Amino acid sequence: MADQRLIDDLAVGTVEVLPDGALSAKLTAAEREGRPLRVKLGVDPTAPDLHLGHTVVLNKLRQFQDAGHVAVLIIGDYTARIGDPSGLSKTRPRLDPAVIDANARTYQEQAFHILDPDPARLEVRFNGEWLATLTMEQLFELTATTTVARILERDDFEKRFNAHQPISMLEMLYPLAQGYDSVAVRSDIELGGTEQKFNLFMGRDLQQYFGQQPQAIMTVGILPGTDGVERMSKSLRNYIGVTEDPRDVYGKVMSIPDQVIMTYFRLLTAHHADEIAALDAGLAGGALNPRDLKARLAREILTRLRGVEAATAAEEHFDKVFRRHEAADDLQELALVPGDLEDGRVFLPKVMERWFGATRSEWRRRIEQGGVSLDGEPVAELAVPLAALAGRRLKAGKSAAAQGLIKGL
RNA sequence: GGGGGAGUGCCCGAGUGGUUAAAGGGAGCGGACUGUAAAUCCGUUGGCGCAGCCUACCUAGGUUCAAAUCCUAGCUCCCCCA
Repeated sequence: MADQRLIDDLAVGTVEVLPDGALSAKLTAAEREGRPLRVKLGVDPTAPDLHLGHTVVLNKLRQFQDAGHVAVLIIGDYTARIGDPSGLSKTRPRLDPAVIDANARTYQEQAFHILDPDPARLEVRFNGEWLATLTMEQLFELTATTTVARILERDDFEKRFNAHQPISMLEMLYPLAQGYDSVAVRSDIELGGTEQKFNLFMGRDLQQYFGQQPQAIMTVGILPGTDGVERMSKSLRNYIGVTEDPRDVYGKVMSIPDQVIMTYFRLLTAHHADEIAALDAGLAGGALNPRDLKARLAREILTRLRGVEAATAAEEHFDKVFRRHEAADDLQELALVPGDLEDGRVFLPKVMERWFGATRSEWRRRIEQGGVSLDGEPVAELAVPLAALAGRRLKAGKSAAAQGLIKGL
């Protein structure tokens, strides 16, 4: 019999585990047969930069690895050429093969921050391996297993259909292609976001058609972005990137609204189900300070992503700069060059553009709005005497990124 | 194959010849507040050493004293019928 505690832990952060009791049955079967489960995750190499939202499902996969099972990571180099229509209101642009290839590599590098790369626990496959060689005849067979009505049941297709928006034939093949992946790798369980549910079920159908035991499916929750409302996404600019500077990761986690703290714990950390429940109760009952809990969250996320040292350093930096409002101890040096000096003054917008990017107009605005300070005193004029700059700490806005120690000539 | 509609700033979206760097909303940025936030309030959001100048409403031409608004061609997208 499968360990109930493990089942509970694996269920944390999931939205659905289907069919009922399937997870337990799969674990029990694996134990009986003395083999690890093959847990599939398919990813399309469309987003070269991973953010925490992408890592939710990777964390879940890692949990299976830690429990002794095999993660089968499928890089959808071929399906990316179709463009997954899931959750989108319009057709996704198809990608160039060269771009897909580059993205796939970047994806793997970043995914290994979270997955255990041990070959005994991880199998990486490209689905072009079996999709590229399908014959027309095989494609006919595949398409004959389902119906147009069935495909149109999909929520996003249905919406688009009803709204008279286009749905290409190609897109309709997507669920079949992804489902066939499950057949090709003989998966026991497939993970995915909730928007993947339809595709995941298609895997079950096809496996049954090809005489295999159908996979169990697990959908994980959607991670809200730093705004706490919308799902994390790059285009909404509410994301926390996996490869971002640890200080920024820490700061961004600290900036999430309190009400999503526990969601982050469930989706991004690897606590036992009972521990999560205890934290939740502590927070709700007021026994735990939200700020401190958030700090713990940030630390744990960073530790997993970058290791303990990076996490500790980021936390120290944050406390120093934002809690105690002190200068960071390794301020970047901001160098002035002879040409910056005119009549003994330095025109700040110009040099700040050089130091931090953005445009001179942007810096002009920020200075005029009191958003730029020298040793904590707001700068009142655009052209500042050299004597008032050299050796001072310049800081722009609340971000720690735009600050530094000005070095004189 | 036939008919119709649309392309405006980061996004959505108003604007049908002049007072439009372009209403309104979203989002961002700066400030106040704070727990680091959120919420709220105020300000701000094309570029430029800026009380001024330059570039801008898909692209290229044209009409006009004056064009996001009119004309021509092109590009892209969408809908309907078959």
